[in-house]
Amino acid sequence: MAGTPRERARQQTMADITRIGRDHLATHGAEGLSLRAVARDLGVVSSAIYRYVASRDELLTLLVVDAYDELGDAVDEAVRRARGPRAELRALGRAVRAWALAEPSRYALLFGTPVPGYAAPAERTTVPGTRVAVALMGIAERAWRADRLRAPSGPPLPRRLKADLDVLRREVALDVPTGVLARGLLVWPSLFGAVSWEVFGQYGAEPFADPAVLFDHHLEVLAETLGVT
Amino acid sequence: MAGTPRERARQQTMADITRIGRDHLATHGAEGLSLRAVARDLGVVSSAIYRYVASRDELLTLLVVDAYDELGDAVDEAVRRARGPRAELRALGRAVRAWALAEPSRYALLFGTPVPGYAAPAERTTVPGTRVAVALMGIAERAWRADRLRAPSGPPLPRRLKADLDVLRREVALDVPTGVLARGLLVWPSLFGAVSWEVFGQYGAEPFADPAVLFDHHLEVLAETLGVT
DNA sequence: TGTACATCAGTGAACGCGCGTTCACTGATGTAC
DNA sequence: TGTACATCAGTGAACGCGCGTTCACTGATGTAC
Repeated sequence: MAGTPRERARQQTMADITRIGRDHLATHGAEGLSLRAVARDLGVVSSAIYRYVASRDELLTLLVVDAYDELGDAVDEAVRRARGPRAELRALGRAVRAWALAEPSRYALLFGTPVPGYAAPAERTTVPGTRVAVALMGIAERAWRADRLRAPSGPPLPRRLKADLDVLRREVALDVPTGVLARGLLVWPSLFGAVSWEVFGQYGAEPFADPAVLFDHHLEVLAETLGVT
Repeated sequence: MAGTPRERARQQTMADITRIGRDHLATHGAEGLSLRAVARDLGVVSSAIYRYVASRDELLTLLVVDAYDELGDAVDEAVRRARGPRAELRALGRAVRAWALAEPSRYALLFGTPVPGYAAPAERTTVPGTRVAVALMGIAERAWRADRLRAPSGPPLPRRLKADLDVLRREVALDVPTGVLARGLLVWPSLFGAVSWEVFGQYGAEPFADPAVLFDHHLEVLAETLGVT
């Protein structure tokens, strides 16, 4: 927080706007997010908000990046504390689930229905938006290097798919067999599918005494799918 | 379409409302769905719509049930045409993906972010809403009876989870080992996770020359997870 | 250290918009005798 | 077959609401000399 008093005040107001936007997201969802309401909570007349954000879409982008970063931080920290590939995967999965359950509306903003009429600008969201995938493939890569990753069995990769994946593997400089990358690209949405099922209530009303136990079991199965030991 | 002319006219109008609602869903998303707009397209004054639906929420319910049923029909038909458990699973997955890509907004209504402030009435949506899960477990059950389902290997079920699943297995009168039910409860959201990833653009911008090939590969891996041969 | 000017935050009014829902009503269609 | 009545579809006006965004403005804070 360096700079002149005016700069500091501005940064503070920006932080307030983000915080208030988060709260509105939590209570009214992405569609219900309105600049006027945020201005109201900020204690300022509705037009004043335009000193800070150019439009409603820009506020959305701010909140998207903010949410991706918070999730990414939580995941990275959890993985960092774990020892061994399987424990790392477990930590990653649990961190995603915990964050999603704690912040269902922000989770929905990132992984639910795209907001109609809003397209997140790729240059601002791609990097934070892929942090979990990067962390996941990082686990696989470290496991592979430590010889704790089984080579994938089962169906071989179709040639066209292998070509695509080889390109991707090179782009992200990933040191795992292509088949492992393919598995990772399934485990990634599968993990979020399981989390979404719980957060969005797709399992039905109160089906499990302790949903965390089911989720942990699913994580173990996903660990097998990925091949980490 | 029996009944008096008046009754037939009413049914026709209800069908028109559903169709128009579908179109609005497709173009504006669930949040953008408005009774006034539907009335406009129906060629009728805004208040007249209340002769047919009691509220905006009821229209949403109508569209939710309509969408679940169309998806359920597509899936059932696809599975019916397939021969053998693995082919059935492949058909189910492809049918879900095809419907989702053809009807992204209706897919989002069912499997994306819950609409804020709207709760689908369980008594009208539970049965159509579980048709895909029922179809999936039906595949597993037939495979099990035909001795074409491997018993799940890997991590054993925690006792508390097994108890929950045994209850569920009895409730739906399902003739498979509990471990298979657990696998099914992972494959189910995993399948939709993969579909959502594609429909909602989570893989990023144009990463694969042919996403169908990746999806098919994922289906084969999910077949392994479930254990069908 | 003081002054003139530029920058910036915030005000208040206004624009045009669409929404869900209610209400008293008109006129056409159906039904009972 | 005709008539009186009930049912129903649709009208048009109105309610109160919130929204995004623009614009000319006031007054405070910062900066250059």
